[in-house]
Amino acid sequence: MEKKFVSAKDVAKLANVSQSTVSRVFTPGASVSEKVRRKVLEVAEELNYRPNALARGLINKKTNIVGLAMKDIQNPFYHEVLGMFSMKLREKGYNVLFVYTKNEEIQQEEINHFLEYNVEGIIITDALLSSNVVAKIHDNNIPITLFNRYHKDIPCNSVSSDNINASKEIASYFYEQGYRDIVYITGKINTSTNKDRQKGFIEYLKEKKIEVTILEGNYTYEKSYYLTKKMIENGHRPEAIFGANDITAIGALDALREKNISVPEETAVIGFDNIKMASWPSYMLSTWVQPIEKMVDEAIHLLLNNDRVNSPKAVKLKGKFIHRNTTK
Amino acid sequence: MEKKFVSAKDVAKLANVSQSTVSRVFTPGASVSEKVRRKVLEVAEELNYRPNALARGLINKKTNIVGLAMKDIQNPFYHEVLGMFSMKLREKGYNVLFVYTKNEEIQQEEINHFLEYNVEGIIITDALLSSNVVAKIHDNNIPITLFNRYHKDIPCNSVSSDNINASKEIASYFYEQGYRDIVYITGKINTSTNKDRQKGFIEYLKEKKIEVTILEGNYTYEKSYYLTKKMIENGHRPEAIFGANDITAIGALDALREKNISVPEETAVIGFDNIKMASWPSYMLSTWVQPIEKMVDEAIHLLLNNDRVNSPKAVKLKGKFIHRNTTK
DNA sequence: CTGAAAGCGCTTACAG
DNA sequence: CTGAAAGCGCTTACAG
Repeated sequence: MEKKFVSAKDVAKLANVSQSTVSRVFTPGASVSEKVRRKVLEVAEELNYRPNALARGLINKKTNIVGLAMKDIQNPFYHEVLGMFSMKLREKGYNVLFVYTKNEEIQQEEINHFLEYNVEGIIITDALLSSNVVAKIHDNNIPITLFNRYHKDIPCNSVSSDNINASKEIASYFYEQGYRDIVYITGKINTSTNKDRQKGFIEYLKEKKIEVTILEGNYTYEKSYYLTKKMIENGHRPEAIFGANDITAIGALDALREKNISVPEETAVIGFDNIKMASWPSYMLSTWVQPIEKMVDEAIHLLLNNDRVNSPKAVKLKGKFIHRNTTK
Repeated sequence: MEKKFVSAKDVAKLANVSQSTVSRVFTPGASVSEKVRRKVLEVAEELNYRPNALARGLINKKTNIVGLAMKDIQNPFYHEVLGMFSMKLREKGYNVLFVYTKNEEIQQEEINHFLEYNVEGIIITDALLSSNVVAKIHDNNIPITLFNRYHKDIPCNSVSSDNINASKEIASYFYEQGYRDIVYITGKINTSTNKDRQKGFIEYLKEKKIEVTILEGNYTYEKSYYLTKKMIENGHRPEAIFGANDITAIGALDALREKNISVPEETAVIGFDNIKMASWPSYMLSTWVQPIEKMVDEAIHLLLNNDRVNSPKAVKLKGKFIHRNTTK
């Protein structure tokens, strides 16, 4: 099936100007007389002409495309993040080339297309890249920003919450409440988010001579639910539980509920992320608010403005605790 | 900042062949001697060369890009759908240009970029287009497929569940159980999904002389939760509730739980979608399974193979009921 | 099988 | 302010 595109040449002919002039009309800042501009715009409208972004990208080496790779996960947090990126990038005139991946570490072939389309930057959310993949991308002079992840051996920009201090504050809150039997349900143990949350939490309490019980989860509801249930069945009813993210905390909450343990009276629960579900009336989960909007803004800013490849920056933003019904 | 791309010319020089030959090596089916092919591939690898997709798209009028627009909604169902589309399209060599939208009816400007990048097709999920926007897109000979929505006045392909028959089956199930006091909590009332689910459900029961109580929701948890709670506080404790989607059913479920109404003994609940949450141990929601994978396959097939603009098809696929703990 | 050349739809010096 | 021309990185008839 033959496609027929309306090109600048067609518009030029009908408007009695050169093709260059048509191009200028659609190039912000180029000088065209007001009269000619109006005429061209009129004809363009009539013909339903729109400059071909591919041709433009070819010339300008400016495609206005950003690649975004996101890991398959049940956490709605990333859904909100994706929406935010799409809206914010659009406001700035960028388009999102999207890839869903199943791997914790993004594979070269999954983002080869990003390179072929000459994206102007790559955002990786909830996943990592091996450093030689990073090197290849940087060879092409394409900046990368990791969102909500970082890794000391991977030389690219990153934006995340200040997880260590956040979890210290949570630990401190529990401590002030007088809790001494405290549980941390981990996320995926090899992720930077989990490592930092765990670290801050445990370290703070260690200083207070409190040893935290660690339950190894994986950021899913199911795992957390079963871990909590089993713990209770084994006779352990902690005074407080910190879940590595909201989904984890909610899994614990449901297990407690099923075992008729009253929250927050017998056991207090705190999550992390502040996903929409956390404020559902049946949960009203106390949690740590990640400043999504700021994080996204910062990620985009870094990606588009930071002196690309050479001096990666790791930005950490502060969130805040929000008290709902699962803490006293 | 100057970007330096490796082009076919660079490879050609180093491999001692013409640029045309390099191109042929990367064009499936073009004839190149095995010896030359190996040589070129070797040099390409060394230089980290990759054909420029923009230039290719410009020549071929084949960009391998599909535009996907999705409405901002809290329903995780669409998250799963998005992932499925991304994976399936990638398998077929297509890339996804993604746009998040807040509007029930997609605006022209939100998808202008799709046109500028010459996408080969557009998928609209959980939203609609006005028919004159459709006309403009079809003028460019770009096919559209609506996913999980359709509208008789909008001449484009669509893929959805057979919602009418699905909800008839659900109605029939309730009827067979002997329930006579039955509630339907609607989704957004102007969506085709809701209209059909409501229609099938009510019609079936009307034939049996049963009048269904309609609660007007909007596909959100919160709305459904409050509606159900209020209903109970008003003294109405139905025998069965059908929620227009899982989120809706879960909202109702939580309200029932809070009011200490036992499910399914006093009130049975059925949802629609079979999102991951429906199988969480605390819900174990009985629901209607939408055959996501088949729906996505079919949507892609229609988009890429159906005789474009002229004869739009509306495909409806059958799902199945899955019995969990919220029905007897 | 392979190379030279035209052309896809643009942008942008260069003249005028 | 405007046009003719070169060129972005490719593909693909056309010859050989």
